[in-house]
Amino acid sequence: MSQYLTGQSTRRKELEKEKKRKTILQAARTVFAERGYDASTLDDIALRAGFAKGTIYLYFNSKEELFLSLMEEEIGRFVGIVKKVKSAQGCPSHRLSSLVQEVLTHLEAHKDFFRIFTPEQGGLTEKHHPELRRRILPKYRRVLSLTSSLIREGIREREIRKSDPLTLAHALTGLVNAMVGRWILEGCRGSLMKYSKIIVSVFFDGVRRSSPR
Amino acid sequence: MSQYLTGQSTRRKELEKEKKRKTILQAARTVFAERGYDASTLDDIALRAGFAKGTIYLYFNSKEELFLSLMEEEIGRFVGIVKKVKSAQGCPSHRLSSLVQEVLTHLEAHKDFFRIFTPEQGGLTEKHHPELRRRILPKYRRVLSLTSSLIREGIREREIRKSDPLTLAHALTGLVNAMVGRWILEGCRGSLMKYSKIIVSVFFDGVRRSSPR
Amino acid sequence: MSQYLTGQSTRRKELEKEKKRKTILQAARTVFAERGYDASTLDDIALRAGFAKGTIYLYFNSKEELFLSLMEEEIGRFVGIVKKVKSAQGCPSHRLSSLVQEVLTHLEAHKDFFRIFTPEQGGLTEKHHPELRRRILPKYRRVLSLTSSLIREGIREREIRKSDPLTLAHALTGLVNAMVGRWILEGCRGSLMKYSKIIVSVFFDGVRRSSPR
Amino acid sequence: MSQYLTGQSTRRKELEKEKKRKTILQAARTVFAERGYDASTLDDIALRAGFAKGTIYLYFNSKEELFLSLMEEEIGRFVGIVKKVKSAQGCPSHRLSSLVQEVLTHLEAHKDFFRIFTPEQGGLTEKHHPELRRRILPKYRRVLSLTSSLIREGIREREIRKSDPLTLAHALTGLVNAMVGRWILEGCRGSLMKYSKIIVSVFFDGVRRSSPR
DNA sequence: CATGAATGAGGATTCATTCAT
DNA sequence: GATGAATGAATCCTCATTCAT
Repeated sequence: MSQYLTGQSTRRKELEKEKKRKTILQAARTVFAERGYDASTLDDIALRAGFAKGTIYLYFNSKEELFLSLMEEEIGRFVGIVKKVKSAQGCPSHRLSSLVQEVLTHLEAHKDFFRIFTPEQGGLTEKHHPELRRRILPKYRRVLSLTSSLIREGIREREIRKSDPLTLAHALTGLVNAMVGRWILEGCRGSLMKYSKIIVSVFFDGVRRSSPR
Repeated sequence: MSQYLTGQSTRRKELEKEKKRKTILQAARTVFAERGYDASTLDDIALRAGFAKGTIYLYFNSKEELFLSLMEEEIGRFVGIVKKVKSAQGCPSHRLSSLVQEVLTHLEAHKDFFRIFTPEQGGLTEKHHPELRRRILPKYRRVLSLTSSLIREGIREREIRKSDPLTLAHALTGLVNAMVGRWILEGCRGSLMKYSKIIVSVFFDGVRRSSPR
Repeated sequence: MSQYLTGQSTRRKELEKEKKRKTILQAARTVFAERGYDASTLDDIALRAGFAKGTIYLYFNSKEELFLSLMEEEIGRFVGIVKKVKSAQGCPSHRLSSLVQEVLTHLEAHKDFFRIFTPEQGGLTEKHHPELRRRILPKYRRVLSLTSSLIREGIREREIRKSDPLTLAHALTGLVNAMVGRWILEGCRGSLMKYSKIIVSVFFDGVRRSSPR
Repeated sequence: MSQYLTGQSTRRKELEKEKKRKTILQAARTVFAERGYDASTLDDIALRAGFAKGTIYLYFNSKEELFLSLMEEEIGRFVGIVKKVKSAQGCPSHRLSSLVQEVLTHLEAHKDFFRIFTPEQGGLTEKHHPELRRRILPKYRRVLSLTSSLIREGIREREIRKSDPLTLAHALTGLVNAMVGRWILEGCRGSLMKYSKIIVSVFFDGVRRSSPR
């Protein structure tokens, strides 16, 4: 048992452990998305993950922690997307269009998770799950904050009219969510991407018929 | 004694009963809004209504029926608002502005209920509550459908550019929801009405800075 | 308001009351027979009787009392039948045959009640309804006791072999119950009376093939 | 470690599980027998079995399933008895006598269960427990059917007079039940076996006094 | 580490009984 | 007397969490 070997095996074990954690998170994602937080059971999750119920507790302290880890990961992906787009090349409005497309691409691939993306939609209420909300909201706000700073760039570069950037970030998010909601409501027919154009055009130019000249 | 009196007392009883039904519905509204469907208990509702648990069952057959009645009533109010605005005077875009204001006014007064207004937000999933969803979705669609027909008027009268009216109805709804969501997220500071202008202006004209002359 | 008139109206009221009592008992009979003691609800009984639930308590102190009154009445009919047959003319074995026929006639007309005729069949157990059992069993025994005294006559008159009359009464009752049970099990096809002959012949002569000479 | 050991431990676990299942069934038998189906609670059963309430559900899906499993097992014992006796040596009437004795022996050892042996006695009604009845009746019929085929043998061998065998099977069963019922009614004094002779003699030869020579 | 049996608090629902009208 | 609304104890079943193996 040289230190070297021990080190290696420790390393392998850690990787192994990380892999199992991911397996459980993936199972949890599916189940939570299907049933919402309260209606999801650890039995369901364990079954889908292919582990025993007790095993989940080796990786997560409670149902709440599991959900929280999941939300952190999920929202983290959005943070990643916004950050990537923000640091890309091009003018702010172009990058905002890219953001819409990237987000739609992501949501299409993870549509099950959409319904629990926001704290509200996850069915988490202030009264019943205050702790969960307290820990998720900041992450959620971070996405909006990053988006708003991209909008702020647009304002600075005179592509977007002067207005509270955070408010506009909420507006853009609202348009995206509305389209995704509609797409799901109508059975996910076609690609979600088809809504990209209308989102961007309504956001930038509104719905008013441009007066004929 | 006399038929007259009997009639009166029957009448009074019915009113009494209707009043109690309303009391229960109001309690249910608060509790469901606070905790979502699954996490709400009939104990909570009964306690808040000031009745014994069993009493609820004299007015509603089950938790599901109670929730459904509530949703019917709530969504019915939105239907009422849209219908009223639709039949009002004025050009379509003006009436759409009014719609936004009316809806904001309503939501400000019923903010607790906002989070369970849509089936998604109510935490009702296809897997876990298919029946509830099946019965609520049509009502929800009705609101969007009515809104879209107002938008269609705007298109016909060349105030709104040619585009799928239902899609635009979803877009407008998304903007409203986003602003209400933000307002709640930030602690309901100030009047919700302050968002009316930004919703309408983004919806009609977008966020693009009008090119300087 | 002469005393006379008062007396008359008191009398009428009593008759009225007795009639309502009967109505309730009849409804109870049907419901108890259909569902057994525990599964029968006062709601069911009230509904069938056409009275309000509370009204039942004006005539019977409790569900238990109601059931007890019913059983008393029902078993009383059997007592009546046995007494009538006992005091009829004819030799004991002939009267026992008549008893079988009378009982079958009665059960055919009251087949719903058969399944709760005996304390066992009514689902009343020593542990769960000791009081009910304590009060019903003596009445039930009375029927058997009366039957056994008819059998005793038969023994005295040398029509029936010397044997414990009560045991033979149980045996006869067992044969009758078995045939009624079979009749019900097979859907009450045909008249119950068709089993009269086999009951009597097995009871008196057994099933052995008489050795040919 | 080794497959062998794993196999062994799996085996042991299964045995363990089977044993606990039996424990629960035994507790259920006692409780159901004491109180009937409806009045028995899972709390009672769990308490008597020495498990927590929830544990019962690891072994049986519902109260209904538990009761059904119990009835299957119990009626299965009767089927076993009849089959064993049927295939024994000796003439049919001798085997029928043995059957009576075996059944009495069994019932004496399981007297608690007697009162819920038949669907009627279990307090299961068509209206209130149609599903339970539907699943138990066939098993109950099987016992009678097997008995009747033994009687048919007796007829074929001219020991029993020509008569519908199923009817005679019901008759024999009725005699047995009557005697057991009496024994229980009188407090289970003495051995149930003492009734064996009278059952057999009434069944074969009836109660008529053989004419003096 | 992994398991899954066991736990028991908690929730929807029913129903005998009471009581104000 | 008659009513039926109200009560709340009781019951079946679920599920997050623990722990012995």
